[in-house]
Amino acid sequence: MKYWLIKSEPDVYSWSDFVNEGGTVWSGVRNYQARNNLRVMAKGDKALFYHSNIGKEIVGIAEITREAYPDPTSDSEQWVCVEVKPLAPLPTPVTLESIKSEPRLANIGLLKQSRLSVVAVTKAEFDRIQKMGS
DNA sequence: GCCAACGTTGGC
DNA sequence: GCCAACGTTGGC
Repeated sequence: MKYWLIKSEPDVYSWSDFVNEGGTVWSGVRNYQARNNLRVMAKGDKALFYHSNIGKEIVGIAEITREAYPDPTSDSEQWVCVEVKPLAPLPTPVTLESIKSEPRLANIGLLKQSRLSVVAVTKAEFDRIQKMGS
């Protein structure tokens, strides 16, 4: 199983929107690196759900429910989307600040490639954040 | 609102 | 193929 972190601006699409809908199509990604990440996602992979700009914290855990297929919001064949559903909220959201101050998370993709909206995390990083958020 | 980081575009 | 200009993201 692989682990990911996906970003959303909560004033556009928040964790509570996600929970209310029971899942969503993760479309609109127009960055090659993020696209490549979407392509290698497998059903059952888990993803940390991060609120960018507002909140700047990881608020929950999502699961990939459908693997990459052509993004219906794009005319081009090159872009893909996946489908995800909410798995569980983090009882205590893990803030960017607390991630930065945790030495074991110093190499997390969120910090290393801060502009990438779909980024891989290691199992250790995933477990660490889940623990910090419990 | 500003700006750093970084990706993309287009002229040469 | 290089690089300057420009656009976007996201933290502050």
